Amino acid sequence: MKRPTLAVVAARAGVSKSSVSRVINGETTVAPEIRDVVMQAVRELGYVPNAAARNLVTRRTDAVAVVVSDPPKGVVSDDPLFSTVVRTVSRELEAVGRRVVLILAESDESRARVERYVAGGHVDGVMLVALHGADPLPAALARMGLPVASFNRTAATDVPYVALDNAGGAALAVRHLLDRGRRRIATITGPLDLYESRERLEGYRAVLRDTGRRSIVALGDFTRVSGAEAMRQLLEDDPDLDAVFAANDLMAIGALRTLHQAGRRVPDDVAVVGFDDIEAAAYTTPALTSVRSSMADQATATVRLLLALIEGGPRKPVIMPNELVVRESS
Amino acid sequence: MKRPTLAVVAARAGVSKSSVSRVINGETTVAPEIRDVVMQAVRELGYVPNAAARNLVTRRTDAVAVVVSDPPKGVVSDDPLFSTVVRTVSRELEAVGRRVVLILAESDESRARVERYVAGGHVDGVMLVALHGADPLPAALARMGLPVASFNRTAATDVPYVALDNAGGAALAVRHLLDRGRRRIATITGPLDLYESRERLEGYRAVLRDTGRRSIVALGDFTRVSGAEAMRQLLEDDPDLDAVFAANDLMAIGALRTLHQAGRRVPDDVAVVGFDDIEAAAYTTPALTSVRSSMADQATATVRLLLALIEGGPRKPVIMPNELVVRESS
DNA sequence: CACCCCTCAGGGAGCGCTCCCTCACCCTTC
DNA sequence: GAAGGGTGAGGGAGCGCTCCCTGAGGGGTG
Repeated sequence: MKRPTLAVVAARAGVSKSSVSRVINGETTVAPEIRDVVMQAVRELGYVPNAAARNLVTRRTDAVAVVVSDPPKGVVSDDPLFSTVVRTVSRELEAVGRRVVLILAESDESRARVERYVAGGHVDGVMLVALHGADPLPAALARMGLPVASFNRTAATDVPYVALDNAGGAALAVRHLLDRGRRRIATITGPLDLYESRERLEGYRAVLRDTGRRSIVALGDFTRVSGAEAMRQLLEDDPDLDAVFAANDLMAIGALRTLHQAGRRVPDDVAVVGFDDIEAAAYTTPALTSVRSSMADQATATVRLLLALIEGGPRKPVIMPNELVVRESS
Repeated sequence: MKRPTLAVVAARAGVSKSSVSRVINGETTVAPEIRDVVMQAVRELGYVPNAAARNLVTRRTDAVAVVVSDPPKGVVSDDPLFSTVVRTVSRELEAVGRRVVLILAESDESRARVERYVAGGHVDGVMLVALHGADPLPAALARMGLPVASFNRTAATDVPYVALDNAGGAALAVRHLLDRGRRRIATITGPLDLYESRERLEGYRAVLRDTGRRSIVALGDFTRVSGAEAMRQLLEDDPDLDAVFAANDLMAIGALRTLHQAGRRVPDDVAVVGFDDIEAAAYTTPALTSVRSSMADQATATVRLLLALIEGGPRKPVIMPNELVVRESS
C-alpha cells in the first residue's frame, strides 16, 4: 500500500538516489545502462515521484491557479463564458504538463483566501478571470510578485491581459445593420462597470455619431432576463425602432423573446444582432446574427501569455480580432 | 521577497517552532499569552505555511481532483452540465477549505496522466464526472485505494455514485404527455452507452408498454445538432406523431428548431418535453417543458459523498428525485 | 609513461514542516 | 513536606526529494 520512494527504487536498481533522480528528471549525463536499469525498477515498482517533496526543494509546483472572480449570480456565471474559458484553459495547461487549480472568488472572504493561497506559493502563476472593473483582486495579486495574466482588461494597469477589440466588434455590428437599411438602431448594454460593456457601447455610439444618428440605449447586465427586460423598455421608449444591437448573445436571446411576445417579427420588423457568437446563437428562432469573438482563442492566448510570463517574458497586452457572423435575425 | 518560515516566526515570537506549529494548527494545549505573541509575529511577518512541507509530513493535501472524463466533443462538453457541476463543486469544496484541481481527461493519454497524478498522492480524493459506461477510468481510480465518488452511475460497481431517478423522470414526462391527450409519442434518446440514456429510454418504454402503445425511437447523442437531426428522422418515420420526449433539453432545443422549420406548431401539432431543465429551457420559443433534475443538487450530493468517504464513511450510492416543470411546449 | 582534465556516479545536507518524546514545573494529595 | 501526576513547552528526527560537492576512473596529451 505504501508508495515506493526514490531510495527504494535506487536500492532495487542498485544505484544511488542521485542517479535515479537524474533519470527521472531526464538529465543527459547518465549512462544508458544506468538509465535502463532505473527505468526498469521504476516500472516494476510503479514509482511516482512525491510532488510535495519535490516542490519543497525546487520551489516549483507545475500548477497554475485559475481564479474566477465573480459574484455567484455575476457575469461569468453565464454558462458559455465560464465553461468555454475553463475548458480551454484546462486543456491548454494540461498539454504543457501543468495542473489547474480552479478557484471561484465569489465573496470578499474567498478573495482573501485566494490571496493567502497564492501568497503561500502553491502555484507558479495565476490566470485571472475577473470582469468587474472595481474588482480589487487583480491589483492585489499583481502586488505579490507572482506572474499574473488576465483573461480581459482590468482596472489594475500593471496586470498584462488579453482583450477583444470590443469597440471594433460593436462597430462591425452597427455598420452591418445600417447596410441592411436599418435607421433606428437601439442597443442593450452590458453592466457599465465592465470594460467590455463600455467599449461595446462606445463602438455603437461612434458609428451612429459618424452617420448623424441618435443612440437609443437600454441597460442590461449580460443575462437573458435583463435582455428581455431591456427590450421591453426599448419598445416602450421608441416603438419605431427597427434594429437592436445587444452587447452579448444571452441578452439578445432575451430580446428575441420579448419581441416574439410583443408580436414583432424578426428580422422583418426588428433586426437583432448579438455579440460573442455562443453556440446557442445558431439555435434561436430565428438564428442570431452575432459578432464572433472566440472566447476559446482568447482563453488560449491568455494561457500563452501566462506561460510566457512564468518563463520571464515581457508584460504586454494582447488584442484579439473579431468578425461578424450573419444569420437570420438581421 | 523570501517568505518567512516557522523558525523565523518562532524566533521573532521568542518561542519554539513546536509552539508556533501548535498555534497555527489551532491546538488547544497552548497558553493564551503564547498564542497571542505567536499570532502577532505571524501577522507582522505575513507568514503563510508552506503547503509542500506540511503535505510532505502529514500526507494530507486538502485538495480534491475533479476529473471530467469525456472526449472533447462529448456529452459533458455541453455548457450547462459542465459549468453547473464544476461551479457547484468548486463552491462546495471551497466552503470546507479544500482546493479543487480540475482535470479534463479527454484522451487515453490524458487518462493515463490522471492515473499517475492521482497515484502520486497529490489529492485526498477524486470526484469523477465520467458519463460513458465504457470509460475505464472509474475502475482504474477505484483500484488505487483513494476515495472516489462519481457524479453519476458508472460501469465500475465499486465506485459509490449519485444518480438521478432517470426512469422515473422519463415516466413523469410521458405520463404528462398522455394526460395532455397525446397519442403518438416519440422519443429522442441520448447515446446508449450512457446509463442515463438507457434508463430514460426504459422509463419512456415502460409507460407506453403499460398503456399498450408503440414506442417511436430516434437516436441522439445529447447535442443540439443530434436533436435536430433525430427530429427530422422522426417526422419522416412517423409524420403523424403528436409528441416528443427528448432525453435532454439540448436535444429538445434542436428538435424545436426542426419542427419550426418543418412548419409544425408547438405545442398545437407536436408537444415537446425535455429533460434536465437547464436555464435555456425557459428561453426557447415556445418555452420548454422539462424534467427538472437539478444538476447542482446532484453535484452537491456528490461532494458530500466524497467528503464522507474521505472521512471514512460508507460507500453507498445516493438517488436524487426529480419533478416535471410544465411550460408552453406541451 | 606520467600527469591532467573531463565525465559521470555517489554522498549527504537541507528544503519547512509535524509530531513524538522528553522534561520542567506546578498543583494536588497523603 | 514529600511524592506523584498532570499540563504544556522545547528538542529533534524525519517526511522524499534535489542539487552541490566530492572523488573515481578513463582517455588524451606532452
